[in-house]
Amino acid sequence: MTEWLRAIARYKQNERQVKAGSQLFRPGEPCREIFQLVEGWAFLYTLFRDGRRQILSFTLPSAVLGFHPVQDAITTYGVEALTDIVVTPYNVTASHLYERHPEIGMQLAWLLSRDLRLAFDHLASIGRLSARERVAHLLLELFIRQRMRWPGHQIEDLHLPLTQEHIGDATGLTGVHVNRMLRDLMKKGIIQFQYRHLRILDPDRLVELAAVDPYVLQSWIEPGAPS
Amino acid sequence: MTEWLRAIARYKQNERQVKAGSQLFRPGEPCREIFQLVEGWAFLYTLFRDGRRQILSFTLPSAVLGFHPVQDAITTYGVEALTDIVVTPYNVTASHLYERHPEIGMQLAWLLSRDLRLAFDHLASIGRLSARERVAHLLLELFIRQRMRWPGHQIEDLHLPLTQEHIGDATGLTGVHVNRMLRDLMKKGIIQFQYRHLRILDPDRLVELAAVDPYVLQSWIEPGAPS
DNA sequence: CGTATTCTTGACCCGCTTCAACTCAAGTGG
DNA sequence: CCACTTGAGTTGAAGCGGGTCAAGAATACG
Repeated sequence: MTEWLRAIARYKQNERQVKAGSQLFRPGEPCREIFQLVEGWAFLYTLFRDGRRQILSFTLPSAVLGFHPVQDAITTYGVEALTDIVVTPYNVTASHLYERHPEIGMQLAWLLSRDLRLAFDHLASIGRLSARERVAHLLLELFIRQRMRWPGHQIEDLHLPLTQEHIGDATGLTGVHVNRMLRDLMKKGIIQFQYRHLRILDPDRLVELAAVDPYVLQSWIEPGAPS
Repeated sequence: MTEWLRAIARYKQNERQVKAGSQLFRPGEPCREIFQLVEGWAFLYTLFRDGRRQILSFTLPSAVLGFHPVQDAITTYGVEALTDIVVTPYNVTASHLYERHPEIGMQLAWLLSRDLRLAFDHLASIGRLSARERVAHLLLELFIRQRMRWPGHQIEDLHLPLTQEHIGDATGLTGVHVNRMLRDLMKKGIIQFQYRHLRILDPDRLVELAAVDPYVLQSWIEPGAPS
């Protein structure tokens, strides 16, 4: 992993900073660069003509953003910074990076297959779960993914830089209804979510309510990067 | 592409056949092999404890199935054959295939990024579109992807081996409601779908109804494999 | 402080689900 | 050749989950 990062570093141009609420790129723009998220939270989204928005995924540091194999392909989604973020842009095709470092192709495949698995979980959640289950599912997923970044460190307390509108756009619900579901989860003593601060009070019941199968849960817990 | 296929061929074990309706693998099973679909239609799905099913994607020949970077990882989804299918299993990690053929990592990344883009489209459709739009979206996607396999050949007539139940499980609807939407699309003279045979009568209105943006449509039309 | 987001809650409404009955086509075995 | 079965498609009636609209409270921000 560190060797790979060093190889990348030789090719990477200067780091770039994007402020919270700004776009790294917008849907429909041509995309020449690939970015790796170094610091902060971002999310991928698509827009429909009438303004409807769907959040596709939330990304944590180490995620690869904007990989499109076809040169100058049009992006079908955008990336917005949730917090102030730092990204490193680099260019795979032009530099022939992978010819000198053949393992990079596999590393990329690794990261993409991880994103794909998360997208599938998200898909199943939106397609077949009730509003309450979807909200529980998303909170649980974000909580576990975030906690994985500090293994051994048992935080059941987490800063989530999301509005209820974000949660709605991610789960296919309205912000109003997300509010009702959150209040319900809080009233039941399962979570606490105030001032963008999430605390899991009753993990077992949350897992139960989120209708996640044990092996799906396991897949979130797997390491975040190849050895 | 052909060179890559030949390289794979050297490592591939014997082809395997799976009958329509049978499982290539089930959710929750450990997965040692990767499959490439050679012939036929299949679909990926997840199950919930209470029997709810969500279809994650439909796969056409050349798709890679079951890529899990972690050795012996548990699959979180299953693959079922829609028609009789032929697959070639091979084992990436054990054979060190990619060390001798470094381009394979990139090819895999290419295929995965394509699957990811499709999953994102699907996600947005389920999360934010109405029942009518979702059904139109799915039919349009399958139609275009299928037609891409015979470039130049203008078929507006296609064998779709799906029940209305399948369409429901893919779009997050019930089979009953899918029926109502299909009847509606037929009554409007936009499509014809009988005896598992789909014909697009009015492509423009279908695109309009499916609420697909032009650049998303473009992304479906891009070639199905790297040069 | 005043202004702009975000959150919160209630009332009403509609799209989709549920349940159920019936049709239709394709087997299957007597 | 025809009863019997089985799975898919079709349609109607009723109920409910989540959307929509709207107004007010709380919090963040300049």
